[in-house]
Amino acid sequence: MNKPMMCSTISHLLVQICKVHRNKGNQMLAAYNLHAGQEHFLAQVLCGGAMTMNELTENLDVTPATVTRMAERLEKNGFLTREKCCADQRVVRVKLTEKGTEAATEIIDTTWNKLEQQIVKNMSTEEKVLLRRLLMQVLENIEEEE
Amino acid sequence: MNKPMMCSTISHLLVQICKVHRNKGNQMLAAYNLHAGQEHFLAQVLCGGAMTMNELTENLDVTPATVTRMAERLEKNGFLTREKCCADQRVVRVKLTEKGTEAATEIIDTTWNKLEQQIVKNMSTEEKVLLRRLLMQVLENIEEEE
DNA sequence: ATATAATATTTAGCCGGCTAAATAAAATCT
DNA sequence: AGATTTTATTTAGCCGGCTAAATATTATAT
Repeated sequence: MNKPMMCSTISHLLVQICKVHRNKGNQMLAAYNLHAGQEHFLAQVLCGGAMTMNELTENLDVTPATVTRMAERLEKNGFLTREKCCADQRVVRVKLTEKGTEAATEIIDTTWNKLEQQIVKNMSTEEKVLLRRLLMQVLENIEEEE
Repeated sequence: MNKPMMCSTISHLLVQICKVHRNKGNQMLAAYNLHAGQEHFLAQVLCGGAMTMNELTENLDVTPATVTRMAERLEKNGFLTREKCCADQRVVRVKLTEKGTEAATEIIDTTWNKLEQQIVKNMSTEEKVLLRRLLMQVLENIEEEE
């Protein structure tokens, strides 16, 4: 029986990192009653103002279905409101509430940066640059067709 | 209004990569009627023989609850069987069926390696080594307490 | 003007992942 | 031996992510 050492593959490392990263995010965001991923949603609306669902699916690189349900939950918890556009009755616009604006702003300034710094802790500037470059390359590689 | 460029953070890159990586995995595994993550489960049992739930949660770095449900589904689809241990009636042992063994073996040899190669496509040996080292460092950094 | 196609969202359902609480069986303490 | 604690799994419920199909509304073609 062959014992492939898949624990040492880059695939495995990436999956592992992503999982821990998400869990860390969840821990940090629990204080705001938010889950990892939702902070991204809020940040996007904070930057873009009243955005449409469509714009959100593009900017978040996520399925329309996912955006709909996230918006649903964030609205239910008072972070934002949804309303149909007058001009085109198909499109729905999302706006942050005060609570949403506060949360998003605070999270970007604290939680977000804290996590980002923890990731590259004790790396030299060169290493950081290199890491980013390599990761961007990885992203390109797996985004290609076939 | 400040516009934090969070799209260029390493956090964001990691999340993005992970998502695309998982989708790619799903596409590739669809042929076996499996989903990303399940192939890891099968591979683990293939290597370890009849494993207990507990061993699986440790080796897969996943919650007991997750293991239970994955095993449930994999059993339902005929990839493995579950049975209680004689000696200790608490522990449940998982075994691959023929179908499971075949699928796992094939996936490791093909899908798995293909994806792994695609990730580091057009990288020099040095870059690959460096990437792995940096990723391991990232993992260590975020795994630490506080 | 009416039928058809394109666009924007939603709905339903499946997955992996997590937490918290419930079970059940073995080990330990008194 | 009987009560208590520890260990192994399961159950219930919540999240983000996806696909496929359903709606509804606007744009286009005939």
